[in-house]
Amino acid sequence: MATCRYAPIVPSPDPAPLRLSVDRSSPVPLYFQLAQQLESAIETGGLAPGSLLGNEIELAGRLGLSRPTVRQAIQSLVDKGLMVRRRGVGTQVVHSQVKRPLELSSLYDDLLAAGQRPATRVLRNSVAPASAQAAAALGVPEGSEVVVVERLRLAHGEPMAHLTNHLPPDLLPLSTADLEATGLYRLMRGAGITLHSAQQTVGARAATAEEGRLLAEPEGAPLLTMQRTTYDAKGRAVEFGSHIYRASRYAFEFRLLVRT
Amino acid sequence: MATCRYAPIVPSPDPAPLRLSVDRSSPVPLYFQLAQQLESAIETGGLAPGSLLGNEIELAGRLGLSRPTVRQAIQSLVDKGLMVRRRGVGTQVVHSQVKRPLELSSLYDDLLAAGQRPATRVLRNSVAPASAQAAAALGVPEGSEVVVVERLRLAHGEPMAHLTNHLPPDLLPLSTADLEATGLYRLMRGAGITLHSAQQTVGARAATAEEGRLLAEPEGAPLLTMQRTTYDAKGRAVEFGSHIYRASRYAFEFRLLVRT
DNA sequence: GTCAATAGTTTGTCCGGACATACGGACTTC
DNA sequence: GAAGTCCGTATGTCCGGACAAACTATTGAC
Repeated sequence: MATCRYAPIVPSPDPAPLRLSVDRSSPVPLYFQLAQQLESAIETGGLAPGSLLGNEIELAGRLGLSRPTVRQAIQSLVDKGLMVRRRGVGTQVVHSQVKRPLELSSLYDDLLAAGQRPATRVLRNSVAPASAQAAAALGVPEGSEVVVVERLRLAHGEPMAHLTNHLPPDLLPLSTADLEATGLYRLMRGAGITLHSAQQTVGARAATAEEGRLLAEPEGAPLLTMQRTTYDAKGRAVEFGSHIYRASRYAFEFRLLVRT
Repeated sequence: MATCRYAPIVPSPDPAPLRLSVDRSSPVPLYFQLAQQLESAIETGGLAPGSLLGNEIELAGRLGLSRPTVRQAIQSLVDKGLMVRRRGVGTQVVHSQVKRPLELSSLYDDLLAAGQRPATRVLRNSVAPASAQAAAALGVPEGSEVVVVERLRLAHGEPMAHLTNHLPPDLLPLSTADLEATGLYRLMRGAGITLHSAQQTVGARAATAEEGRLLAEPEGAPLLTMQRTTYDAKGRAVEFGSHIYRASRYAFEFRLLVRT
């Protein structure tokens, strides 16, 4: 019968021909240097998908490092989902078609990376009493003053999305000129705010007449909606956004890693 | 003037009254025991948000553990986004309203967790030639045979989503009875398949007449669409799904952590 | 009174070793 | 020929220590 087994065994034709080295005089941590080299080796194909990485002890000896340091480097790649370790077997490269896990990025940067020539039209940049929803997300009293920014995001001159953001007052100064020149997250990072995590809700609904007019879609057209609350390293909510995207032009793409 | 600083200093009124202990006779790793206790202390409020965890060396001494072990426990919580460490300052609990980061779960389990009494109607469970899209996602030749499963997911008797899944042949036997009793991911895990990561695309579009009939929505109603390719630990694609959800009944909620 | 140098605290990085545990293959046995 | 057993190998866990770097707060000088 000879039923074809599913990806039976990878003989690992390449024992370990890749050249690794670390620079002890560099301020960059050794484990990080090694992790970067391994990652680039995976990206360029120097480390074939499915191939086994030599065992940790031998690798450590070859590089003049201790095993904990080598483990720390490998662990960081495992956490990124690039490698898998199995006890008694070894560490091997995951062969995935996945590009890179999307990070917490702004629509502006996403469009820029896609070569889409983004532009922004600021419709509103003012201080107003917080709505119930915005107040709850930001953890401030309802009706207290927050910064409200409303923007229309364009790509190649065509509207892509309508973005409404609420920020705590006194977080950072936001000039309309800055907002038209770059993304909000970039401005926040530039102001010394370290973005840490975000809670997102993605849904869909039909466009109202007003929304349709803004986005050049007919009334009732399907829209992709996203609400996002962003937190900094201390857990403070630094931004709450309520956005709508033209479903005909935009979709969210992201990657999920299973926590082990 | 006394301009109110934004969250100036947290005096940490509670030095360390929480009771921690480890059981060295347990097969559960020590760092994991400690991490679990800290996590539950955070959840129950025993560790207040923003409070400082005592320094690592003192904590290690108090528990009779070494510093690397304590660090490993704390690091796992930092990776989960529950804590933040700052050199020269200490480790503190992030105060976020966030419940828990969504894992790679099936709609069935999500509904079950929400107390929604899910049900499944299997519309199709057969072997068919792979479409171009499914073949590309699964990494098999176009037109080769794959398992195709089509299901309607109900909650409280009302349709919620229409799920179409493509799986490699010979991956696992799928009986219609099993599919109606539980979720696909649960069946795969039960068959010894370790789910590792998934690539997802979420968008929206208007319902066709046929889709509207299945989901009890009018033609043209907004639908949330998701396409997901799931990979196992070795990087094999084990499932490709193309799903549509009633936007009026369902939204995706997830959390993003910034990789540092 | 304001600013700079300094001391102390805490995490970050790194080392070398030890034993436990799981996996896979080879061998033996039935 | 098929099942169970043993053993080598590689990662998992844990220890104890050392120095470096970053942050805070105090002290000192101008």
